[in-house]
Amino acid sequence: MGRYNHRVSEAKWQRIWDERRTFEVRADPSRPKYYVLEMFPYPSGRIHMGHVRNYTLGDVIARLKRAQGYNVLHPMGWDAFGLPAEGAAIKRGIHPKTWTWNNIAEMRAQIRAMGLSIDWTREFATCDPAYYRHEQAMFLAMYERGLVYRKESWVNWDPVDQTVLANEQVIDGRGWRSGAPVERRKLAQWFFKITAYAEDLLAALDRLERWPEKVRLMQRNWIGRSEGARIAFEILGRADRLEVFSTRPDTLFGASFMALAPDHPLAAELAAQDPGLAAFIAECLKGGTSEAALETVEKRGYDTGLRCRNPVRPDQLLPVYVANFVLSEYGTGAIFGCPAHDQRDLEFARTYGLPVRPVVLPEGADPATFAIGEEAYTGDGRLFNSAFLDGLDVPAAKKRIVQELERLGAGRGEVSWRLRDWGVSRQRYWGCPIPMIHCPGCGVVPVPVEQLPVLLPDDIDITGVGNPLDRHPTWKHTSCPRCGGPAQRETDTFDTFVESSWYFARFCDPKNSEKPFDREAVAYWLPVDQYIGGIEHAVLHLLYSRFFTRAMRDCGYLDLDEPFAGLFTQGMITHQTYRDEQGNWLEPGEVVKDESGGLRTRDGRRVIAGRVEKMSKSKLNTVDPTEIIETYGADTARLFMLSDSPPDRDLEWTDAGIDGAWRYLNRLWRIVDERAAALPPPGTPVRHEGLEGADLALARLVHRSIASVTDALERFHFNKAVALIRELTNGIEDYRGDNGPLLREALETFVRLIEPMTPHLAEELWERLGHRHLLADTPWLAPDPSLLVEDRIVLPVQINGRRRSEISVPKGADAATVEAAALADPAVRRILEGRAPRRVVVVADKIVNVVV
RNA sequence: GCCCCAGUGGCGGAACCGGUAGACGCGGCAGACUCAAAAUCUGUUGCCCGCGAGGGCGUGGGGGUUCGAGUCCCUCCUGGGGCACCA
Repeated sequence: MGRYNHRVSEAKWQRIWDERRTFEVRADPSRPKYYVLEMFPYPSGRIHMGHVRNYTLGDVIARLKRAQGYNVLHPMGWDAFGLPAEGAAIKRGIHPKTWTWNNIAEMRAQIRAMGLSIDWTREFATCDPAYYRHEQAMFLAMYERGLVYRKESWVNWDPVDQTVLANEQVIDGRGWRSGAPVERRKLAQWFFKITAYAEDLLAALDRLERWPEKVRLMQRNWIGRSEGARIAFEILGRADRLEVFSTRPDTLFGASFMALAPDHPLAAELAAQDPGLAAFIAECLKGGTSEAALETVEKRGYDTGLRCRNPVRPDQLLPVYVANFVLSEYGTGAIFGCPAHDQRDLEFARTYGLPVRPVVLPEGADPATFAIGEEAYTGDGRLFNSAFLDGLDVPAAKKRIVQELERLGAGRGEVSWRLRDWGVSRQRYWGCPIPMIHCPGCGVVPVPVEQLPVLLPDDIDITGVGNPLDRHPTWKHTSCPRCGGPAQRETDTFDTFVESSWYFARFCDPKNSEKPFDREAVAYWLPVDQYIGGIEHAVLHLLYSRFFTRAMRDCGYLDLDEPFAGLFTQGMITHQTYRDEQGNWLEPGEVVKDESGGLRTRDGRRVIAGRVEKMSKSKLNTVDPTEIIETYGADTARLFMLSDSPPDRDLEWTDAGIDGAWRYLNRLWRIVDERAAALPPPGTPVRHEGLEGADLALARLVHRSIASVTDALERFHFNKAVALIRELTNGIEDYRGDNGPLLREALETFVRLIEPMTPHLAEELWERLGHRHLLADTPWLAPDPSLLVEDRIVLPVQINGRRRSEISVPKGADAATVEAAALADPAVRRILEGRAPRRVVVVADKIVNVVV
């Protein structure tokens, strides 16, 4: 008798798994593979509970699949470039490289303490030139193939720090460091042509059956395919025409104005002559640029004085406005406004007194009286007030108007996408250098492949002002590979989403110095069978990876379309927040309950319990996983992560919860400890034939548990799997029989079933049950089918849909037998009081419903 | 503004295809052990009425489909997520 010592046991089994290289894998085409991947971490220096949840979920799947006989690849690495390293350099003067590698060392130790079944020999960090050199080579290959180009695009510019800001560095329109009002600037930047794959990225979503519908929908919306027409309007007094895109060309007869985005080229041209317009445009550019900001802002416009001619109503002249709600990067950056059938256009028209002419008549409405009030009509109907379109329904009218526009040479059908090309230039130091050279004579010249990698310089001065690589005294000066003359390196680095767009492939062949990865290794391991991470990556990271995989395919690196066959998105970890009366956040550790049940700080101040929110440092409601693992052990933390809450929902961290998990582990230990000595030796045959009473009940429970726990694990119902194992252990504790082999089978079953969740304790118990080989090397269990079938079942009996009684009948009994048994049931007879049922519904092996 | 998701006991949640609502756990209550406490164990626990047998109500609100609705449909309310340089 003794207590389970997690400190000793966890260190012991981690050492043994290491020494025996239990989780190291090699490609083996003779065996089925399974690739489990959690989204790799950014090395911030400390793991947080979100990581613990993420890796626990992945490890359960990895260990289950391994036990089921798969050759499991389960790697770990570091998404090591990024802004925080530069932040640390600015704030504390630490070199980003030193900071990053130190953080990696610390986080590796913290992650290792979780006891994950990871092949650590495959570890790499993306800031290592051994990694990013291949990225540079792939970028050049994609450039060759025309998948990379350069164009001007808008950035947030901090005029004091002379630097580009990320959206998160812009706080209330001001730079996070300088506090200066942020300006919008155009800068030449590098782009990946993700739009070249828009159609395929959209269509292929339908085939990603093991992705959450929610994520697929978000990607569909992001890609945003819409069918419509491009229409060219004659501008009075000018030679050029104004092109617009519309998804509702059928409403062209209802047009009453034109509107340009504030940064439309025509707007800029007119503003040069019109100070009022210039001021209006400047005002518009101050506001946010997100769709949400644009669509909630009050609709305002500026009449440019220009007039356009409606191509299908040549007598109608439309005023041309510059308007704050028109998106410059969608469609052509200009629209025609039809107030009757678009809410934004309607609000605009009401503000500026423009006509509202309905052209779509809802079913049943009277054309003589139909009018638009506060709400635009966007539904179906028949066209009217529209000459040759009159009487057509909306889809037919769309087709017809496009034909007419084509005939007039004024437009054509067009598919427009919300998806824009991926801008990857970042004006920062701690990223992968973009391998390009700017030559005054030859223009942009790629760095020759044999000169790769373009290394980041170590001697760097990071002040937060300007672009560090650009300010470096010598680094950017080089010679042109084409003409040999003096030239300059590109001083921008890649968006860190580039590194994370192919790391899953690198894990298949992480040491390759010749090329990013070997084709065969990737052909064996990819796609990732189960990818696990946060919903926050639902669009960008996952879409970029899908694009990159296609681009790598087209550049001949691999033969694959989709990188992630299965995706699971986990919920957040939340925790109670506390504030004092002044509104300052308090750490939970400071808060105590006083006699009256109220909350006080340790020094007696009143405390207000806030909402349960996502763990975050700013709200002081984080819990440090390393401390939890120290106190309770990794298995307890893992079990808590899996219990109670379904993994795709938010999980509230509570002291009671972690305590409950800890107590359960100790109970498991006692269950085995109290019974181990009396058991027959390992391998003693167990007989399932002729069992009765408590023995039969236990055997049935054991085998039902094997089936149900396996099913729950495979379907990511980990909270249910834990509950089912608890039922099994409850049954084992209640067992009073003396069938030693059966009891051994029961104990071994629960130990085997719980191993993916609490591997250290499971190994310890397995050893205690007399086994010499590792549980981690022991196959998964299959239930004995003879113990899964019941010969009699209990059927609920309903009267008028309410359960009133239950009857026991043979499994598969026919309707007549069940009906007779139900009507003979004393409780049923009593309630019927001699009345004859009007109808009896029998659903075989499910239910009886007596209708009176 | 647009798109999407969720809402079940005091709490976390379970209920797979429309078929016994509340598995499993936390908490509570009562008891055992103990000088006492902790730990552990046993019983009990959706709400209301009733001594009891038993009955009524109950899955955010309202309506509908069905022999039967937490589950399907309509509508409303509340909370959450996404809408292009954090990772």
